[in-house]
Amino acid sequence: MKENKKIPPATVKRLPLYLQCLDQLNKDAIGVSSKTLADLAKVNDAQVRRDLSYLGTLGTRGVGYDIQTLRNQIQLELGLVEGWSAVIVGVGNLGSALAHYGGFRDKGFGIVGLFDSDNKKINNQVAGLVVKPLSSLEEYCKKYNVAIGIIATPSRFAQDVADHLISCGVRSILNFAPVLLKNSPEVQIRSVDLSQELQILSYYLDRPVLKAVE
Amino acid sequence: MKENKKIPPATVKRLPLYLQCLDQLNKDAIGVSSKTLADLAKVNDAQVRRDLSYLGTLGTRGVGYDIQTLRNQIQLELGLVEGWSAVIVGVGNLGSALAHYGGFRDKGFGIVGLFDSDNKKINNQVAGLVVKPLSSLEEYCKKYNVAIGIIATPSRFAQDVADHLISCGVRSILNFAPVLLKNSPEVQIRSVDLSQELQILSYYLDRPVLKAVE
DNA sequence: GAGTGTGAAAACATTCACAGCT
DNA sequence: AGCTGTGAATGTTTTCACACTC
Repeated sequence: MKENKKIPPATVKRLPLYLQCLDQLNKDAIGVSSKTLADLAKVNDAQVRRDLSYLGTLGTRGVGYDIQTLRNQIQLELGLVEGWSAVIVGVGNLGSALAHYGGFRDKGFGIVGLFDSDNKKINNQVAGLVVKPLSSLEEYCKKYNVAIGIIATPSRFAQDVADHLISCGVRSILNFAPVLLKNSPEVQIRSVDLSQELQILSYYLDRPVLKAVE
Repeated sequence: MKENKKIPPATVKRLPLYLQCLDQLNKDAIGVSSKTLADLAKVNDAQVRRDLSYLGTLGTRGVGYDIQTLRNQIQLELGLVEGWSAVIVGVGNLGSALAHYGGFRDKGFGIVGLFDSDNKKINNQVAGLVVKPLSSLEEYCKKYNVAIGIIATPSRFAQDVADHLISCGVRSILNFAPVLLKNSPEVQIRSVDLSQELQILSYYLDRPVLKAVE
């Protein structure tokens, strides 16, 4: 029943993008062609077809793809229907931004807890949640079976927080602190460094028209 | 004098990472080997040597790389020594987080203005800057020769803001709104979608040890 | 006719393995 | 002996181009 072939990393990275393209489509459209999707996502149309073919035979020759089917299959494949729980550690500006960010809930992630080490922030309400001390992290992780930890603390705390999350059984971490976390193979760590993005932009800045890295 | 060979996109994406690794090195270390850097960056050591070889012949056989030389060359290549000016549009939680984020200044970017359309925010002081109305965007862009616009507004405003920035002569945009911006070839747009990162993590979540995409 | 799915080709990226320098 | 720089091998990703289906 379930497709068991491994999806290439390059394709996995584009699936969320396709999902976003689908959202941006006319609300009452039913079908979409690889060309239309490709233009929105700014990739080649053969790319779109190849990527989607990893999810099974979803299209209809001569017609295109059914939008709803496509959305469902991508969500299924990415594991967005499992309803993963996540916690955010660090409730500064960035943590608050993430807590308010509707995109997480829309995509099936439930933020079930906000944590901070600063006593002044504890018990504050942010985005409908009460900020808790780190000492209650373990209890939350067990209670809600938290799968994902989001780190939005200052750099110097990030490694300790990561270790703490891992010790609470969290096996997946999204790190926004600009620091390299030590990682063991059984824990997935993705880091987003906001200034690295700017540095990459910078390389393409002075030069004439150059294809950007995605 | 200047190396004119084009650097592969995959390498450009790793250069900021190497820069970060260098920062994380022992302060009084002078030299570093490709193996040490590779371990920090979690890549293959041949990868490091190949990447660095695009910047010229920087190492010494049998010895390694001089840290200071390496740092200088990477910064030069990425264009981090040009002192680009940037503005942030949208001073909500995310915009404030970005404004406070020291990493930009450290890496050579100067945030010269914060803009918002919300009258309640205008004239607020954030990270040492006064929030200005969008009507003064053009004046700032001319005055400071702004090269980069950072968009941290809600999605529905992002396209208008992008158009506005472009009309002010900004040719490079870093977009944090989860929306696909129309782009003309003469403008570089990089989008960071915080929820897309989480979705990619999600794919690797249920499965056993799998190599993550970088 | 329109648009998918996919072999085959081309382009790109990574890794091996080793000659060559210090 | 130690470590770089790089040809050659391998692996991955993208793109072409067309048989095939609706």
